Amino acid sequence: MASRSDIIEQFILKTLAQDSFIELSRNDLAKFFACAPSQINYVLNTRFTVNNGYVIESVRGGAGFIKVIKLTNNNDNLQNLINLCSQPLTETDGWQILDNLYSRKLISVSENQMLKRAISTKALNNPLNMEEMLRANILKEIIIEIMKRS
Amino acid sequence: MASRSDIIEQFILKTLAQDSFIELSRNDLAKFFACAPSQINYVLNTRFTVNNGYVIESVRGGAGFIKVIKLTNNNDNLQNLINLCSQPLTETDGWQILDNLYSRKLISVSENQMLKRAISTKALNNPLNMEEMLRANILKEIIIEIMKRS
DNA sequence: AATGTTAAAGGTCAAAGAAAGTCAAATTTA
DNA sequence: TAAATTTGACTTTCTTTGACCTTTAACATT
Repeated sequence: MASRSDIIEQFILKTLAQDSFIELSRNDLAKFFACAPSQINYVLNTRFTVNNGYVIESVRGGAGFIKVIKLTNNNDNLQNLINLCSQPLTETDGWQILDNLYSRKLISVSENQMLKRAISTKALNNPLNMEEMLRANILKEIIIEIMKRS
Repeated sequence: MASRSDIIEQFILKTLAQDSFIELSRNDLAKFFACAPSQINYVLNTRFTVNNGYVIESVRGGAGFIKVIKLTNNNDNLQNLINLCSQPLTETDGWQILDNLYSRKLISVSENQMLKRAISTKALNNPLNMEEMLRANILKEIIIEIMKRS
């Protein structure tokens, strides 16, 4: 049950697996996946963000293209991620950063899942400034994740 | 006499008997049982709770679904810890729970360290109810912990 | 060679569509 | 009558589509 956007994402990830960047033709990709060209933008904007560890560059006009660049540990480092964390982050932002850490093999699958729960809206959504209740909620989510392990 | 909710519960339990999780379409299930879609939520909320050993995850929009996950690692000890987390916990309380999980080999040393930072007073101490800033702070602590790794 | 024109890219944004979530009123059951 | 169930109106999130906008290389004209 994957949406077309999911499939396009997988395609790009697979193509990108080998190299640190790829150049694609938006129109060709759209034709290949039988979708509107703007859906390619949608996929890039929602799944290949800086938080996720990617940068998009593009050139318009004849012979134009879209370049998807993977931010690796070489041209980027954890300090950048730390800096991202100096501003408010939505749940999606936070989860993307965790996915980013996972794709760099800095955290494991289960750590990723656990930490996603730890910073989920569910864990943090509290009426007032109740540090201790927040802590309890976060721990609860972490334990639930542990209980999912077989 | 079994209510329709009971029957839906049985259906899910039966489907779940084989695997540790299932993904279902709320709309399809509702059609199948000739009920309002929200009744599916009712069944899940009343019968597939954490205390009963289940977690629900879901995705909205096109290609959306509801995932029912069996908590395979479900025992009295963990349920007790979960229950402890229904009340406010000091930093010391929280760290003790993490140490507890570590002593039972449920989390690794580095996970323990990372999570202690995640729920530290430093990470959670914030003036107002700012979910996103809290999330950023927690992530920052987690990344700092990762940066300590050699 | 410089300049104007055009077709071929890609970009933006908002509306429509496709799920699932929430909540409270109405109803049924024990 | 109190609790459990059922229903449906309204909301939120994610995806898909299409109309309209901007940029640029290639080509034509002078």
